Amino acid sequence: MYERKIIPTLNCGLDIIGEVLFGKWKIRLLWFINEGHKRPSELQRKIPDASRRVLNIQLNELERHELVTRKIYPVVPPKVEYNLTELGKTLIPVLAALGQWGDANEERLRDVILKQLVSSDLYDT
Amino acid sequence: MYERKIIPTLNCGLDIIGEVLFGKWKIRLLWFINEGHKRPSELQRKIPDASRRVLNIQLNELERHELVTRKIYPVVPPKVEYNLTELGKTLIPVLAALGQWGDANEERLRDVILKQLVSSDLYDT
DNA sequence: TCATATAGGGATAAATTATTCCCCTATTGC
DNA sequence: GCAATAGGGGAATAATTTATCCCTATATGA
Repeated sequence: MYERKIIPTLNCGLDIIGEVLFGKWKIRLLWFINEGHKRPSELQRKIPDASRRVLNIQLNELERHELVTRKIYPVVPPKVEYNLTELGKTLIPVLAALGQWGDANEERLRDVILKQLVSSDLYDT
Repeated sequence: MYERKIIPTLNCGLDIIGEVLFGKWKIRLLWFINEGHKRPSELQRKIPDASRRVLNIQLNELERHELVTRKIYPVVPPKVEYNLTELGKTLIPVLAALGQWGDANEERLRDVILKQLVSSDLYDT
């Protein structure tokens, strides 16, 4: 496992939440698990842009941060289920607020975000 | 400027907010600007762990995303002031909710976060 | 004259994150 | 036997983000 060289400062709540929620897919993982998509394969289907590998890694981190639990069923083929912990559940309203803000400003922001991404050459068509 | 090779999907509000709030210091920048620390040098003093360079870069991004405005006073030595836009202001309650969640769970999370950061070798002392 | 404050950008190195590819387990169905 | 399924991890590499270092400009004060 990769070992960090720069230790983050964790002075305030905002620092903490940064550590816990950063990672490209974590918010979505929590969200979908909360919606009932608990198995890794389901989550992969819900988030097809992410590779299987990263989802695993980020799920592991969420587990270490005690936001989700991982239950392994001793069956073949294997079955695994992720669930939100009590702590994880308390995060859902906050994520909902984030999502609502994003939804409310979706069109406007999609434009400015893409404008800075796409190279200007590709504009005139 | 660095040009992205992988274009993110922006399907839902959570994707959008991910793009807008990612960046190690962005949440804190917005927060401190809202608190009235508007000049770059003030912000640098409030966030000493970040290099001057990244703060500039992330402030530029916040400006492009229309969350802050940048006002330049034609004086010497130069004076610049950042302010939240109307859109930026609507984000503050959401950030407050994030911060509160982080504050409420600070001790517990600081432990699990650091536990996974510090290499196990350094543990037994 | 020289250091300081103020704002910012370029180039490059380092750190971090994410992607790709490949391998392993064991059972069921063909 | 072979493919598919379901979950997972190692290694190497690509992509992205941060950090470092250095340079510009001007007025002020020592």
